[in-house]
Amino acid sequence: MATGRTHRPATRSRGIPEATVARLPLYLRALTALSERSVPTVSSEELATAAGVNSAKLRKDFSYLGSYGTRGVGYDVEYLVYQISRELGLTQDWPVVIVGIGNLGAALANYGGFASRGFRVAALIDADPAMAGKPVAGLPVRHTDELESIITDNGVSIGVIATPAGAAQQVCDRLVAAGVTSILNFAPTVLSVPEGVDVRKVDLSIELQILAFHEQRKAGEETSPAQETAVAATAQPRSGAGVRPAPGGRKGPDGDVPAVMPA
Amino acid sequence: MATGRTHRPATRSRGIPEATVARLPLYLRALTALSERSVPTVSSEELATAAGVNSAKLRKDFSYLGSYGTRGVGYDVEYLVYQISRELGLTQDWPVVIVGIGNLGAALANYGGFASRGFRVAALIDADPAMAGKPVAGLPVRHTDELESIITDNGVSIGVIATPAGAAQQVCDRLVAAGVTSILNFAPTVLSVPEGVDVRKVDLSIELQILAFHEQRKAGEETSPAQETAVAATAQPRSGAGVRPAPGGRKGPDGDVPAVMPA
DNA sequence: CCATCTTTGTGCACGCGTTCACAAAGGCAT
DNA sequence: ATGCCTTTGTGAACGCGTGCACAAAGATGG
Repeated sequence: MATGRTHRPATRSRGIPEATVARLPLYLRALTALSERSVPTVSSEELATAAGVNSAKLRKDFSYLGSYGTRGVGYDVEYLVYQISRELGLTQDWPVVIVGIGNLGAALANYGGFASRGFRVAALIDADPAMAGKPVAGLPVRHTDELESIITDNGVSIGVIATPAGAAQQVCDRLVAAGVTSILNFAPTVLSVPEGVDVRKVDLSIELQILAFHEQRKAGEETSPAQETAVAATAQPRSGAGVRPAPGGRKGPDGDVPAVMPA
Repeated sequence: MATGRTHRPATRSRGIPEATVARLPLYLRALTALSERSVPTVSSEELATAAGVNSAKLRKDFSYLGSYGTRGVGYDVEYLVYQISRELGLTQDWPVVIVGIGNLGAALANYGGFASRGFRVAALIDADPAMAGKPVAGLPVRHTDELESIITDNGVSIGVIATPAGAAQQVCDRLVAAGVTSILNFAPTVLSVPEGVDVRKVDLSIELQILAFHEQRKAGEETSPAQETAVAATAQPRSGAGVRPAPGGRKGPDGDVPAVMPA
């Protein structure tokens, strides 16, 4: 999923490759866990395993940030945590607004991973007047009318859209007009935004459909497209392809195309 | 490529690139919308715009499925809907289980995009005995003890994990042992699975961090290096609040409301 | 039946991302 | 110091995905 869009070739002169940026949070999480266990240093091999990636890839990723490792020893956990946090911009506080407080919006509002990672829910916004004032996750829901003032008053630059598909573009337009320049879209719609605004999209339906594709392939390799619900417990994966040396007989997810993408 | 081990360059005539597979649901959605408006045919240019991609890319994607278009005219909407649905395996019914009925799990259970796209929630499972029997989205929550029997009885091959990070691997192991071969993971953890099991992961925290990275770069392009203090280890707030999403806020007709978020 | 116009299908080139493999660098024991 | 061992950092090769540009295919009108 390259930046294949109305955007610059993503080759920012000072730029870290998009693929690397997408993995930094993964490393950060693994490092944070090590930090809490007071582990002083970690090798690329260990950290790579913890993050579920290849060690060579990890080293190359870190090489874009600078030379923070010590040969023969590994990486200093605390130092690396700081460097990555700084690189991702997590050393500052990012106020975000969540628009659309339905089941999903409420779930997002209750998500604990916000505060611990530099994000703060500035406000919850919903179009339903009946929701106004109602407390969700400790915050009173504000009505859509206040959207613009909330954005400007709090200096919000990141917005999360969790509305039905039909309302997404309209909400998006208002967010952008009010000054938001980064949007995380949960609505199953293609959003149009002006130049300079980043959009990432998360779509459950698409994820499931991709899984279904692979599942179908696994389940019925020779079977006709008839209905088949019974799943053999011992699915025999075709052995045609060369077997990759899997550590411990298990494989961590070594690659993945997120359902999110720049727009 | 949530499918790590699927290295099979161009062996099969069935070898559809992962990147293409990931876009098929996008095309399908756009086509479905056209179908509902009774549009008979559509050109690659129009469809590409609707799906938010490049027309050349779209044509190339379709070329992997076969030649379903008519030169000088375009593609037959209905026929293409069927072909893509079949390719994705959506012409059959996929029972799925959702494990971990917290805020997120409940949101997923209420997600309307399931049924309309070939998926059916076979059961909601939670480890909390207090939740057992409680209706969520019209289904009674089942206790974890029943996990194995539910999987086998319903022939479930796709599982959704919406538990806290700490429980994810254990749940994953049990799902796999019971016969599940595709997992959609919302917990912020790297899951280890045996060969042949597909895992896709959705992580809100990571998405936001990626946005923050770009946001920081946009903001700090002309601004002087802002003030910042090194934040050592971040305290991880354990989710304790028992606030749950209002069950009354049911979504409309069949509008999709995607959902996503790590525990 | 032929000319013209539209749109598909794809060969080709380019660039990003991944992986290999190894020299350089640093620690540590002797 | 010196030599050995470990691990980083990276040059280079390779493969995948993207986008261009155009010839082929089919519709349409005269």
